[in-house]
Order: sequence, then C-alpha cells, then structure tokens
Amino acid sequence: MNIKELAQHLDLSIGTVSRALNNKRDVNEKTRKRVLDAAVSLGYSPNASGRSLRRGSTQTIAFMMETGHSTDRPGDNFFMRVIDQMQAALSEANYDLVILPCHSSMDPTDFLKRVIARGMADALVLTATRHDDARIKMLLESNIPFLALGRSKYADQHPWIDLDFEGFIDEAVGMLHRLGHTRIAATVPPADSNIAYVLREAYEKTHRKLGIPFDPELLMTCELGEAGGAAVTKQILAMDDRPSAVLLNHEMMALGVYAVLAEQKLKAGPELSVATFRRSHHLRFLDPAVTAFDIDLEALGRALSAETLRLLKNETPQAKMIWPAQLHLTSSIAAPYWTKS
Amino acid sequence: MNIKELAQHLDLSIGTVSRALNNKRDVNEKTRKRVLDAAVSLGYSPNASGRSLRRGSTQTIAFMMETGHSTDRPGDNFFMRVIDQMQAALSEANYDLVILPCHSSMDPTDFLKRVIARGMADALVLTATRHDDARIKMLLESNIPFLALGRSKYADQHPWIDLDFEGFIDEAVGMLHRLGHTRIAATVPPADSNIAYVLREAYEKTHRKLGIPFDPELLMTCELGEAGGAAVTKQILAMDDRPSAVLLNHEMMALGVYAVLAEQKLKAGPELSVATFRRSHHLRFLDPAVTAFDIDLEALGRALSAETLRLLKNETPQAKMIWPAQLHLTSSIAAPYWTKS
DNA sequence: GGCGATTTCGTAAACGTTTCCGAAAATCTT
DNA sequence: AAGATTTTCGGAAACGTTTACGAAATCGCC
Repeated sequence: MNIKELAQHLDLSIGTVSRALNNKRDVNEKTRKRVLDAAVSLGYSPNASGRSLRRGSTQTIAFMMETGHSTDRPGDNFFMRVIDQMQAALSEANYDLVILPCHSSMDPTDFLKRVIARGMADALVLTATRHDDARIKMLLESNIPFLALGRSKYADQHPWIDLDFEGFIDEAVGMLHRLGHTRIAATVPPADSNIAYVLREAYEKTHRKLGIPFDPELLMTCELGEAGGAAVTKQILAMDDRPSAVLLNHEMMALGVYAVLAEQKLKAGPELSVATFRRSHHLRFLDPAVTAFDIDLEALGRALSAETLRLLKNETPQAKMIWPAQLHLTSSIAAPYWTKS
Repeated sequence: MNIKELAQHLDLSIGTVSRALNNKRDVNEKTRKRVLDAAVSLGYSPNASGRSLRRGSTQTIAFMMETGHSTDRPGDNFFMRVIDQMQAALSEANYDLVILPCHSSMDPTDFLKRVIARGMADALVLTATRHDDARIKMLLESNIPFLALGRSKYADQHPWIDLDFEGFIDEAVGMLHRLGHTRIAATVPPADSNIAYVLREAYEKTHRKLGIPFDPELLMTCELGEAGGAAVTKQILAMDDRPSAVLLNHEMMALGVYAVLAEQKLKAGPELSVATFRRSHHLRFLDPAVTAFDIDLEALGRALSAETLRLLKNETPQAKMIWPAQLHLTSSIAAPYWTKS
C-alpha cells in the first residue's frame, strides 16, 4: 500500500493525497477528510525511505549506545528509563527514536561517521561521554545536531545535560564534615569516563573549600555493582587509618557494602557512613535504608527529547544543564563512632 | 557527499561508480580500485534512503524492545549482552541493527504495524513474548520475516529461540528430589509472559513425572530482583508446611533471598536450598555461591543474528531452538536439614 | 585488417515521496 | 454578467540510489 494505490483508490492525484496527509492548506476540507479516513482504514503510512529521500530529513533521532563490557552494569538499566520517556515524547512530535548499539570492537567515531554519511538520523544523542571524547570532537566538525547526556572537555561547544555529581559530592561531604567526619572515601568508576573526571574534581574542590585534608588514596577506583561495593568495603575495613564514610557513585554498590559489613556484624551508620548517588527502589529492602540522591529519570528523558526537538528547530541557546538530584537522608549516615564514646 | 559528486570527482558516470561499489562484474578492476579508494578517502557511504528506496530493502534489522516498568528489572541487562553480539555479527553481513523502543503507553501491535508500513526494517526480532501474543498473531498475517526470542502459543508457526526453562526446572527439581526434598517452591514472573506459562507447565510436569505431590501454592508469583527474592523468602519462612527449597527464575532474586536468610542467621543450604536460573557474575560474592544455570548470552546473540540472516535468505527450515543452559552445582543446594538430624 | 565476441562504460528509468507551478473551478466584487 | 480573486487540484520534477539496456571500445582470431 503506497501513496499511488491510495490515490487511485480515492480517484485523486498523488499530489493531492500527499498534501492532504501533510496538512497543507490548498486542499478542500472534505477531500482531506476522505483521504485521512482512507489512510487509516487501509493502514497507509508513508514509506520512510521515499519520504526522507525527498524531504532530506528522516524524522528520526538516533540514540547511540555503546554495548559490551561497560554496559554490563548491574542495577536497573538507567538508560532504559530515560529512553522510555524520550520515545514517548518524540513520537508525539512525530519523530522516531532508534537506539544504535555499537559493539566494543568497532571504533565509536567511525561508527558515527557512517551513521551520518548514510543519513540515518536527523540528530544524535550521545551517552557515556569521556572527558576527551573523540566522538564529540568529530561531531563538532560535522554539522549534524547532537546532544550529549554527559559533559566533556568540549562542554562549552555543544549542548549537554548531565547529572549533578558535584552536588552529590558537595552535599554529602558537607554533611559528613558537619557530623565530624574527616576521612571520607569516594568511589570513582574506572576508565576515562567524564564522570570519573568530574567526581575527582568535585571531591578535591569540596575538601579544599571545607579545609579537610585531601588524601588521594581515598578516591578509590572500583568497578560498578555489588561486587565493586564489596571490594571497596573490604579495602576500607583493612586500612590503617580507615575512613569513616564512603560515597558510592553507583547505587548497586550499596548491596556489596552492606553485605561485607554484615559479615563483620556491622551496619551502615556510625561504623561506616554510606551514601550513594542514585536512589533506586531495588535498594528499598536494605536496613538501614541508604542515604541516596533521587533523580527523576523520567523527567530527564522528557528534557532530553525536548532539547533534541529544540535543536532541530535551530533554537538557541543550547542546553547546558546540570540535572538536579535530591538528597534523601537516612541513618546510614551518622556521626562517626568515636564521637559517641 | 553523494554518488554524483563522487562520480564527478572521478570523471565517471554514476552508474559505473555504483556498480564498482556494489561489486558488479562489468567494471574494470582498475577503475573499481580507483572508485573504492576515492570512496574511503572522501568518506562516502551510500545514502540509506536512496538505496533502500531503489532496492526495496533497508539492510536493517529491527529489535523491538518494550520499555517502561517491565524493563525496570534489576540485574545486568540481559538484552544488552545479546544485542552486543548481534550487532557485531550483523554488521559483518552489512546489516544495521536498530533497537526500537516502544513505550508502555502505546499498543505494541500498532507500533509494529507502523514500522512495517513505513518499511523501516527488513526483518524484526521480538522479545518478551506472551503466551497469547497479539504482535505475533499480527505478524503471521503480514509477510515480513521475524524471529522471536521466546515462544508463544503460535510457536509452531514462526521461528523462535528460547531459553531452556524446562531444563532448569527439570534438572533442579530432579536433583532436589533425589536429595530428599518434597516441597519445592518456584518463583514465577507476574503478568502474561510466556515464561510464566512455560515455568508452570514444566513444574507440574516434572512433579507428575517424579511422583511428587503437586501443590499450586508453591508456584509463587513474585516480582523480579532483590526485592522479589526478599519477599518470597519471607513468605516461605512464614509458611506452616514450609518448602525446603526454592527455584528462582531471575538471578538477582538470590540477593534478596540471601539477605532475608542472613537476618534469621540462616544460610542457603540445608535450611533452604536455593537455585537460580541464570548465573551472573554479579552474584559471585555471595556465600555460599548459588547453584545456577549458565547461559552463553554472547553465543545466543550470534545465533539470533545468524538465524535472522537465514530468514532473509529465505532458507528453511526455520529455527525452533531451545537454547541450552548448563548447571553449576554448589552447596546452596543440600539435603534438607531434617535428614541430617 | 576485418569480423565476431567480449569487456567496459554511459544513459535512463525506476523506487515513493514532497512540493513547485500552473490550470481549472469556484467564489466574490462591482 | 463579466472580470478579479480565491480555492482546489493535477502534472511534473526532484531527492540518491540501483540496474536494465545498449553503445562504444577492446580483444581475439583468421
């Protein structure tokens, strides 16, 4: 069923049918209704290739996702929650959202180059940004609109939305400092992700601001998930001058932390204050509930799609937005045990 | 950069350039080399819309993924591991893999209808099949090739690959039975998924086969993830005639099970034997290690892509394949405590 | 060197749309 | 009622490819 058949069925020219479907004004309202009715009853949808060839745009947004080991992160899938809302919002604006998985064996920059050359999308959404991100460097020289979920060293040159890691570190360290903590560990993801960069910067800056001695040993690189949390906790408990608090950049680490503490008959709180970045309902059975920062992922998805649509309309200024996180304080943070004695 | 510019740059006709790029035979090898070299050096990739309009095929496989609450499952993302390998394999065959997210607010069948009408892909891969799956019913009446990751009541009419839930139930129940267990609980996911259907069938069949009394109360519907595991364990521990073993259909439940057992100063083993379907390295810090079935997700991804390519070549017969799972036995399964007394 | 067979290339049509342009029909104006 | 305006529609070109077809060039053979 193409537009030609539809036109023949209606005894109209294909030009008129097309204008009727696209809400152009030089078509009689009665015939427009006839056309629209026939289109739905015959299940007609314009062929994507034909349309985009003629229009020069695909009405498609591509969400690039690097798969492979880095994706094998435990926890509810962060991206899926975001994508869910993006798809809903974009489809209302008559855009399609497609996720393009990029296998770890191929160069992400080449992958994107091909996507652009083939004209597969009108705009791109990037994730898992590095501090020095070759993809972004390349995209800045192309002229396809793109939006990054995450910053980079080129952050002032492109639109982005990023989570408030600074706020997390700042608020958590500030609160712990007021409670009397002086040695606060913080986990940092491995590799060259921009998140690691931001966390390090924020950690050092906050310490300087509050006048807490900065010990680089307390910035502990560790993998995500329960296993990472378990490993880092064992490491902490074995330290000579052991920290009295730990900040987790990934929520599922809390499971590992609590598990290792339980082995030692310990609980989060005075023995070791624990806070994690993103609150997740998968942690709701932990006792005590863990101090965490709430992030509205659904709203984030909507913001991303709204910004993408703005980008396509060439509206300025471009977003450079820190997405807020809200603190939920619990007894997993407490004054260090020695103050109680 | 389109084929016209490329042809002008080479002082050739676009027809010759196209034939050179597509490995047609009536083109001189020297000019073919010239063309290919120029294409890579100028970064030319044929426009997807133009090509698929002319060819009538998009060289694209669509992987449909329903997002929303059901996707908000904890654990490493099952699909991402599979997709990772699919993308790698398909790209070698010069196919693109795109993931189409479908928001929970829209009807999946209508969503697919539109995808087909617009000609967005040459073949579809379905996931999260229901027993009575309206999408499959519709697709059977269309003529687009599709492959289901999961069975349905229409399983004999379409190609599918599914995990070996029957083997899981059969082996686990069999082994527990030999150890002396007579009341074995098994979790079943909520909603109308075909997995729930298969698990129930297998559970009942195995019990009948072994002559163990079948108690429907032991088929416990519960949500995925740690929380589901915690809830079901509390439920089990509170039962009058409490089961001595529990089979988990989702690996991350084990975390909740172990956590609740630890609260009662219990461990998996004699007090409650625990086995879970899919082994995950996110569970590797559990003590004792949990009995689980290993599934090679990477190979599964490759099998899915291979089968999809077969489908496109119209090769028969179509796959109807139970994907094997391999048992890893640990001390989380033991003879029930009363036999030790 | 001439003729047929083969190799190599250019031309043009086609895929399904959208959109520009002009013609026909309807409506309005005086 | 006739001219001017507006509304409504059909025709045709264009988007970037691929491919069928035929023409030109090269080759082989006597």
